[in-house]
Amino acid sequence: MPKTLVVLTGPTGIGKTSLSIEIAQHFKTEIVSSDSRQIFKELSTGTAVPSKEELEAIRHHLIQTHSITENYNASRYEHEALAVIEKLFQQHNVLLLVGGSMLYIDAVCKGIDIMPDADPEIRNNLKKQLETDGIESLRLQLKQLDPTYYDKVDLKNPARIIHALEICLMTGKPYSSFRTNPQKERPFNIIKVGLNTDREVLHQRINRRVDEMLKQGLIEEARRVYPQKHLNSLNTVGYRELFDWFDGSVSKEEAIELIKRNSRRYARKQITWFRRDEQMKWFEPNQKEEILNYITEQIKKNG
RNA sequence: GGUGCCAUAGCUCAGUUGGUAGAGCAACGGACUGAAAAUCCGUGUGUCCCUGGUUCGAUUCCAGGUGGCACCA
Repeated sequence: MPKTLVVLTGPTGIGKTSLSIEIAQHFKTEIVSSDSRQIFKELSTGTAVPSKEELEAIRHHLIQTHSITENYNASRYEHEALAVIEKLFQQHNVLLLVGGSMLYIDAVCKGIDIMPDADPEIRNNLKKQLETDGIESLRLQLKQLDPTYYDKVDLKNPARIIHALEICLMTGKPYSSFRTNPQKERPFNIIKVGLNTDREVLHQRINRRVDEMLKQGLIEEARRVYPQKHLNSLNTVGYRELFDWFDGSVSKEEAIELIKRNSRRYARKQITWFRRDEQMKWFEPNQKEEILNYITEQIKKNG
């Protein structure tokens, strides 16, 4: 029997979690999370991790398994997720991958290139260089060390340039030499299901969910991790806006509005990313039966 | 009921000495392989309230209407 990974994704707030429980129950299987923030154990309310009941109903993996102090990234996720998936496929023919982290999903489905993890010191030095000498000095350095990537990269995007440079500096080889885009073969079939709905409805859901998070204690949660606000893992919608309020640079009301706005923008960015995925089959979040039929049909076809 | 002020983008408002208009915010589109809830790029989306009048030409001037606000009764 061929193994099937069902990817359930869509913008933040669309209702992936509750639907995923029902789908998992239908196939009597388990859920692997592909959420770059739910993976942190210090965060729960602001990342909308599944409820206690949901976690008891269906076994979840890669949720709240790491600390915000770890340098987590898409490559680590790829390896950990594949290990979990391989293990679970020993007991199940169908598995659910649920989440909205675009790059993490791609890492599992397509794989990403092998290259070293960034050295924090080198990255910090490059950040300082950006601050003191400006982006032009980074560009010049990249042009020397990796002219191929220089021609391709968005030269206005410091994060991209810094990453390329840190790989060049660490390995002595051009960053582009690592970018072979392998499209790794996976030993399982993949079915992609995307959830989306009318934009205005989605915005209402997002706004309401933010209010709900505040009632559930988001502010207290943010206060607890506030001392570590510089961590990349806390450069996260819902937390950084509250940190700004704690710092006194915005009012509480402004911070809440900004959380809503940034959540809406994040949702738009997710939709943009997923739209170009031709394997994605789109549904409204209330089309449970249609989705179950689609998945069953695809499994039959592949079998 | 009377008088005055206002009506322009989703919102708050500029503006056009008459030649069909632009800021902020919001919104929308896109890029993306070890920071990805990150990082970066791009885009005005408009019956200028309605109906007439004057004019070569009205969002702009005039009249009436409608709606809102303020004050007076």
